[in-house]
Amino acid sequence: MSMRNVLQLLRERGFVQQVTHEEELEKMLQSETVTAYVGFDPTADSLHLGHLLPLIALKHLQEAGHRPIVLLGGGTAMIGDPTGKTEMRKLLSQEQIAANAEAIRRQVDSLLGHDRVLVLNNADWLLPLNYVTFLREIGVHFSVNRMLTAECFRTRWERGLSFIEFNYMLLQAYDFLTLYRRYGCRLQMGGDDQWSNILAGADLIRRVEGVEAYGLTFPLLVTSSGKKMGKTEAGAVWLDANKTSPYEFYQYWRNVEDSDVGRFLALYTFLPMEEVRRLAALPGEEINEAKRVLAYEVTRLVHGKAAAEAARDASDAFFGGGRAGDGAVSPGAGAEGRAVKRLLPGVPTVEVSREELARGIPVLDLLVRAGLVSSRSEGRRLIDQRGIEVNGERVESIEREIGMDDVEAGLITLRKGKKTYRQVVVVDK
RNA sequence: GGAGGGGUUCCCGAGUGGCCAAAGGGGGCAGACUGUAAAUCUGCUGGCCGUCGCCUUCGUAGGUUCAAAUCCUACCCCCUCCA
Repeated sequence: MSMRNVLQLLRERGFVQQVTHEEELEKMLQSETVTAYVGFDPTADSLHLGHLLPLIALKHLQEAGHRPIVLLGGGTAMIGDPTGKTEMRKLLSQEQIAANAEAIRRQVDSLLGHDRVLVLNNADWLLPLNYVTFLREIGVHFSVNRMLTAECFRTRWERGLSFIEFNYMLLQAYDFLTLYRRYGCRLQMGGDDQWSNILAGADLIRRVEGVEAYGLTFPLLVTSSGKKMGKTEAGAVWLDANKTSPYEFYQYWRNVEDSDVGRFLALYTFLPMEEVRRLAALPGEEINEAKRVLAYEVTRLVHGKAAAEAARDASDAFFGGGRAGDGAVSPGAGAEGRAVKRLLPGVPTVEVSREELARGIPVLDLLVRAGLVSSRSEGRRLIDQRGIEVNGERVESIEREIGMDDVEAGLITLRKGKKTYRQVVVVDK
């Protein structure tokens, strides 16, 4: 791999929000193997979309010949990062954190592989720290006055900031220092909200080691309509297939707003920029082709080729694919009301026994069992509002019973609104 | 530690004895229009129920009352000012 200009590449693809010492960093990236890190606090047992961007940035660095470090914050998660939060998060137990870190480590492994990658856990050096020693060695270098002016504590002025959280910045700075000392790491990247924390680390390295360290932040992504990237009504979009199925994951990307497609293709796929620009420029309805590529590519990155293809097939089967020939979109190709007569992998499924069906199951019961509605009342409302379909036919009455007559090729397709599907599989037992 | 203000349904926020499952807004869901987009318009938005209706909810626990989110008591938590 050549040391081509990665910083340039990252800039072109939209990764760069702020950088320290731009020219120097650029020079360094072109002349030597740079060790760079991003950190994730294991506050959940899976990464979500918000973590994907830093990982992809690391992958670009890796491909350019540099050495990525993913730092799992097993130690910092014990404290809780106050940045951007309105109030203090409840503290997790050490066991919980360790288990989360393990799960996340596996995800990182599958994304970055093992080529020159280091996955570390700051619990290793943070937990054994001695308070007084730490204060004397690290604490002396921090000015409270200056910390108070840091943007990252601003949001907490109103509701108050506890002392434990106030220390988070020191620990993160200490991480950077430790990674420099042990691995020669001189670049830390992170979301733009991490800017002050990153600077604190770079400053610390300069003071203590007399060496310049660098920081780079990514833009905090919001969709064109201002929603936080990777959040849906239902919560975060997870990378864990058990928490967000590959099909749902694919759908998330397939449904981005027109105006976001280009930006996301550049950030979340590895397609060459000419291709990104071409796709993003597709006029009108044809933009759907670009969304299809986006969804497929990101799903493949996270869940692998097979899962991505399955998700795409399922999506095409439900919605008609939306294209004809080489990229052109056939008008009216949507499969509104179409019943899909084969089991689509990745689509959430429920099993129902043959006997039960023979007896007949009230729609409401089936909807609840399929997890399509969270309560029977919700089901009633939806049916009243003509939002439920069984095998492509609108359910007109809440009295409707589902029986063997509704089974086609061993399954029943339930649909809520336009986009939410469940498949019911008939089983003998 | 002292003084004052406050905790309402997913969020913000009205409500100060019955007309309150609780105004309004946001968000969300559904429908129409579309391109599985955006914008717009309409409806819905605690649970159970075919209807009547029933049950649970207004920081927590008790109490007063025919009747409480609304009154009383204690407790917990938050904010502001003072120390």
